[in-house]
Amino acid sequence: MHTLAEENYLKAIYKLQLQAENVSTNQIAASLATKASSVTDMLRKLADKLLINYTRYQGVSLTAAGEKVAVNIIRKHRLWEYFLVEKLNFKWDEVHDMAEEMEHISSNELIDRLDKFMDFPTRDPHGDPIPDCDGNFKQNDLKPIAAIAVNSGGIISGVRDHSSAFLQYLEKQQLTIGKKILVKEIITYDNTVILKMDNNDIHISRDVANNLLIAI
Amino acid sequence: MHTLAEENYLKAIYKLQLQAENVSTNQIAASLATKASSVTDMLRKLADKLLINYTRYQGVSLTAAGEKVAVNIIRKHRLWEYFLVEKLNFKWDEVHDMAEEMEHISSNELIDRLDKFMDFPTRDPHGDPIPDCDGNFKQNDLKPIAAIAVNSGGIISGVRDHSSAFLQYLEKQQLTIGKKILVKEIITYDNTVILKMDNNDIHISRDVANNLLIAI
DNA sequence: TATATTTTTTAGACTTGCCTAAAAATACAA
DNA sequence: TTGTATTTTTAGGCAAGTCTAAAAAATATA
Ligand SMILES: [Mn+2]
Ligand SMILES: [Mn+2]
Ligand SMILES: [Mn+2]
Ligand SMILES: [Mn+2]
Repeated sequence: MHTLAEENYLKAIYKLQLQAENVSTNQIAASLATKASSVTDMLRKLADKLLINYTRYQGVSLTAAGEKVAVNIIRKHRLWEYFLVEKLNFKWDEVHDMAEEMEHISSNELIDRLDKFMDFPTRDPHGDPIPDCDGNFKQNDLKPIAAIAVNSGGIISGVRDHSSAFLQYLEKQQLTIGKKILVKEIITYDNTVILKMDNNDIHISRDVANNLLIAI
Repeated sequence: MHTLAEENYLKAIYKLQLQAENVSTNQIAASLATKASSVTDMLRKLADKLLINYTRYQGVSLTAAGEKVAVNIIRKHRLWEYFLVEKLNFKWDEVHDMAEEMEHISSNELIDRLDKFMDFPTRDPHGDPIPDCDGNFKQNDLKPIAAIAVNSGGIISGVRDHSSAFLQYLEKQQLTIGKKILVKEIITYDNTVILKMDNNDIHISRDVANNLLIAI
């Protein structure tokens, strides 16, 4: 149906659009670790196929058709990640690269059966919502720990950084999905956040507080 | 590691080598539905990478390295087929094309865990043996029904033709893996074979008898 | 507003994998 | 063994996707 490169571009544009309606050539280049000139080439192709709205120098946005493709790729990515963790016992920091390949397996029948086999999970191992077979899902309504007030708290429900290094760090601190935390204090000197979890105090840096999301 | 095209060529050469040591350019072209000139191009690349033994006009054979790659692809193909049938409830005639894509998922850790998850199956849905994680397996020692004598028989254990059409036909006649059959009579006029199975008589054509394999 | 900087696009080139057409090598047959 | 048919390779070209370098457009700054 679509090439691997096209699918990767559409997914990248989709994710960038969550931050701002209009996406720039350089943003796409950065997110795909490619060059702006390569992006321009691909944008012309995607526009020809009516998958994006594109006018020279004006940035791009997905059309309804393009968004549908992107959401389907994301559905596949997250379902495969769930499979790898729940059925094959991989850790949450090990699955992203494999899912990056598996999301391009074309059969929708296959992914729908996989969905059923796993009993229709709604969140992937990183807390991200899994679109259903019609592409419906609600975006996470989460806040970074850095954005909430002292003495408030919630349930750890997602991450903003999906890197292995970050996920492994969280694992070691036991700051995993589902844990209940409270912001006890914020050190004004360097913005270190002191959390209370299971009656222990945990110190996390500003960076970590920015990338760890809680449900409100 | 290797490109998708390279992997497909190596697998094709491997399968052709089961028939004869040396494989010709035209055989490869036919089996991949491509042109002889394209094959020649790829043979040079594979020879450069020491995956095949190749001298111009002399045909090719896999090196030990090439065979290892090919067997690994086949292992992945058959394990994914098993997964699709046993876990996702696809029928044996539906899984080949999906497995054709999935066999290129690169992670060996993934396939080894999948193998364990399914409790190390030894045969795929079509009766073909599944290589273990070291690439060891014994080739099927099966005979086409057309090659056995009247009043002998055995257990249906494999197919030579993997096409959807053939598999669906077998399904309809209930000529599936594991069934016990006896060759009752061979009509000399057109080589129709009359089988006895579950106390019923089943008439199959010469073509079918050639493509349906039994354990001896 | 004019100039400098940044962003984006164009121009031209490379690799992979494929094609057609023609040439070369091999195999077959009289 | 010599001519013909078949097989295989070479030559040249194309599409996808990438790159570098240079030009053009947009944006920021003085
Ligand atoms: Mn991921
Ligand atoms: Mn994820
Ligand atoms: Mn198959
Ligand atoms: Mn099979």
